[in-house]
Amino acid sequence: MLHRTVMHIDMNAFFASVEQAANPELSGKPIAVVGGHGRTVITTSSYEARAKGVKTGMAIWEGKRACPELIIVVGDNRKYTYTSTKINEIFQDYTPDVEAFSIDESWLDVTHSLSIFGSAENIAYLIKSRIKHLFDITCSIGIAPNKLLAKLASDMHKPDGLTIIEPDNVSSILEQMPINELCGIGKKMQRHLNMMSIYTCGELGRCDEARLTRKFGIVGRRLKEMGQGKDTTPVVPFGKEDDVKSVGHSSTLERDIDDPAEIRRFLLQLSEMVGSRARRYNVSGKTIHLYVRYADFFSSWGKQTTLKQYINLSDDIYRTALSILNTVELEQPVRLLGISLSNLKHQAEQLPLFEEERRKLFATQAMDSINDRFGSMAVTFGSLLPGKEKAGSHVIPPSWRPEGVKNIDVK
DNA sequence: TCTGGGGTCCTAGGACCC
DNA sequence: TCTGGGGTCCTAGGACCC
Repeated sequence: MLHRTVMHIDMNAFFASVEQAANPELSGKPIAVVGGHGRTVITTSSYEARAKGVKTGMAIWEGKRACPELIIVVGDNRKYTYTSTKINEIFQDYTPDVEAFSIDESWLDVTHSLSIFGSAENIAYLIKSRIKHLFDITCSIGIAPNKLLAKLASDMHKPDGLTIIEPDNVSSILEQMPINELCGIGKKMQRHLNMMSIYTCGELGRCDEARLTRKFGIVGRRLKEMGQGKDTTPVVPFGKEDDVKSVGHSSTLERDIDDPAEIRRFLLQLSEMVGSRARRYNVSGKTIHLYVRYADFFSSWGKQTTLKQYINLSDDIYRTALSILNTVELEQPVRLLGISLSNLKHQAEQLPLFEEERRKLFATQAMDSINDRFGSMAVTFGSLLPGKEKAGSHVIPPSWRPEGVKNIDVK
């Protein structure tokens, strides 16, 4: 069989680029996009800011220390989701096989489009120019025989790069490539491999498989393949992905709290966010996981419980999370609380038998639809109103997918 | 006056059933 | 009564990605 041609497209400094395109006063300047107020970190910074040493994950004050003229911009989800959706629509003009890896990265399998558009390189230039023209954003594109290598390639030239890895060049490119450049090899794995005197992909690819499986188990074999640039995972197009497996929300409080009533109020708020999203996805779950991080940042715990029945009503989630919390003696004030719902199943849409249950469901649906239109916490339970804390996450998580991408999705 | 949030996958050990 | 093994479900925790 002929080899595949896979493209990986990575929007450069996506959130920051969108903000700069939307506001000319920001263009050419060092800016950092942050997720709301309070205790937050830099989500993305412009290339001007990166040149001064500003990095993703820095606290605002750290960013300002590195670059005093840094402009802080509070992120606006809707701008990014809108732009990302439009960009993914552009990709669809060149192949139906488009997989969104995150809000700013997609893979395209263009194997069957080459005869129509001439070459992958040509498709890349067309895509680049359309995105630049419509949104004033640049992207880096990698073209290779598989997803692993395409992603590696898109990382090789930034910003606005185009890198092609031909099948014949794979081994020469990988020979000196540090292993941590591969998607899937993080800090810990790198350290383990380094201790085995493996530093480059070339070395990893030549390593004795048994030696790798002894150390890493089932992952060992995959590691060797990665070192050789082998990857057979398909580009999974929109609508064909696996169902979502968990729905969760967590949030760092604006200040550490130890008042039980405040903690409960926050828990209710999180339950409402998890529940409303689960209901929009039309899933319910029977495992509830509660996560607590203490004031010292380093100590934390998580506890989960599995129920006999599936739930997705905020109130049920809240009660379950609270019962978990009640089994624990808190050791410190709380910095972060999180709830997630897993063990999910699709919920058949059916009306409850009893009037009271039906009313509860209708009220819930009405609230969901308002939240959908006006933002996640526009309407909520009365007991939340006196609270000062806000649990709303202001920045779209990277796991976000364009509209209609997941099997389970809104509408 | 530090250090976000949303996911997936994998492993290990224990309970329980056949 | 004693023995082993497989399978499934559960909890807890870690690594990785954006």
